[in-house]
Amino acid sequence: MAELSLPDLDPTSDRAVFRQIADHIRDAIEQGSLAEGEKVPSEARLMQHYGVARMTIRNALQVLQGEGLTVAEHGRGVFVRSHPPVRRLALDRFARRHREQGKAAFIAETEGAGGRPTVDLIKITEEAPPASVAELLGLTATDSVIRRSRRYLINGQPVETAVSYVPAEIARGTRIAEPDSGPGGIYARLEELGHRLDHFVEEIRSRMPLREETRALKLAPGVPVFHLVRTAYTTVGRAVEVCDTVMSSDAYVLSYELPAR
Amino acid sequence: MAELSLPDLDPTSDRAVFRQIADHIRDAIEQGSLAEGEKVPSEARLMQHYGVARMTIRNALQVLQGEGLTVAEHGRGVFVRSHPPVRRLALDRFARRHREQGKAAFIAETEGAGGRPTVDLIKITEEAPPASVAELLGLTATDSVIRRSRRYLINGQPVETAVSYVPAEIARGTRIAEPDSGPGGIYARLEELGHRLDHFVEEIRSRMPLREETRALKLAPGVPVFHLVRTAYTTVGRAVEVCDTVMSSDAYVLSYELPAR
DNA sequence: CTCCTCAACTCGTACATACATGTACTACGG
DNA sequence: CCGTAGTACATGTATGTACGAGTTGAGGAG
Repeated sequence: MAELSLPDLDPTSDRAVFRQIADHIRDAIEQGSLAEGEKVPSEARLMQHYGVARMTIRNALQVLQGEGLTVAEHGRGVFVRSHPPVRRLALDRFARRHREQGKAAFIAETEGAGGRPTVDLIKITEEAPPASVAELLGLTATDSVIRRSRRYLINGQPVETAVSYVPAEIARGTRIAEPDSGPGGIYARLEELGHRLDHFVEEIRSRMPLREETRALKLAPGVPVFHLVRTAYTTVGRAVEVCDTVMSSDAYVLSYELPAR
Repeated sequence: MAELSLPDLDPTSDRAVFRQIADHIRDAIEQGSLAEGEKVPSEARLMQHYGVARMTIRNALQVLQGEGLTVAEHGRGVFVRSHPPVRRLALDRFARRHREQGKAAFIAETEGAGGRPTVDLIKITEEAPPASVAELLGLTATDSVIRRSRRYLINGQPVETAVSYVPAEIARGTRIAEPDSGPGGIYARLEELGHRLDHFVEEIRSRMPLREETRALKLAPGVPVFHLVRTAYTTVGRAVEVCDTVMSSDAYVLSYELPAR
């Protein structure tokens, strides 16, 4: 393998040395001279090449890691981050026809794309809803909800955590309050209970992950998350479920349709 | 002002010292003992409190900055990041009734929320479309497009950059190819030209900003961006515009509606 | 041939030091 | 009264050193 060639420092530049070095490596990545998954020259080699201290090199590498361009692996080296295949979430992903085939949205989609879907860490409790959820569901502080939290994985890799809230008045004693909510998922159960779903409203935020989220989703440093809150409304305009999900942003592309009228 | 009280280090812990320190400060922020905009104790004070070297303190602060929790200001100190008021992008934001009032989507929305909208850095060129855009518009490599790029600001703060592509065949010689596209924006012009808009499809990604984006949007470190690609379709199913926009993710919440059918 | 040990190389953590550069306030001179 | 120089303090950049800890592969023992 040919050795990666990097430019020399520009001593006339005002730009800090570690930034210049970061620029060089970034350019190499963007131009493809450093391909995905490839190893960035070691700190020792970069020190030698540029004739600077190790901290300067580490600062440069830190910049790139913060930009999500590289990941460091202890004892192995620094590598150009490779991006997993993205999942495209289409706007018909909660269409009734999918539920009627007995598949929950996630399972149907993942199998359709040839992946092996699993769900773990399922936890069900009955408790008072957080304020924001209570408001969306039109509940008061004294009402309680069934809270279903779980984690979704594709081929063993965690990609999404989700927490659903359904008014306890609706879900208590039904399969919604059990770990296996049955074919078609909880939306199918809600419809069986007479809550005919009309539409969902999704609110999307993007931010850096909290520490627990980094752990639960095994996120690389420098990867933001989508934070998506979906509320399910019935044909009579009642909110019957709020689903709060956090997704690794480099595993997803979200797709929506807007009316022009 | 009462001095912020931070715990001592746990010498029995396996956790690296700088991580423990980062944890302490993060906890203080999350519990509100350090409010938004408040100053984090200086590096010198933290060194004294914990009895560690400056590099250890700086590593801790770097962790928090990477999480988007703090910002450092040269010569002033490190501050808990304050979040700007968010703009909620609703699903009717491109409704025809807005255009008919002679306002482009951005202007109408911002004024509605009491902000002072401006647009700058308008640049218009005619060129060959990028491959992804050509595909969305159903063009070949030999076709050309009118490219309108601009930046949107609210109260002087940049919040979004956008690049629109319209087939040159449609836009050449019209007001779409001029800096001021007229009342109602380019969507109003497209409809006047007989391209009746039916719906838009938006694809949403989230990622860390590129260097130019950090500059153009004056982004704080640790803030990801939304990358949104919107394609406008007419009632006859033709794609007549692709708009590629990058938004500071902490200035926006996106909202969409999904059918349940 | 297989397994294990060990050396070499990698990044991680932490120390100490020095000077540069930006900010804010004070004190002095006009 | 105003402006400016100075000073204290803040973070930014860079050097050098030391040791810890994970990974890898070569080479020797069995």
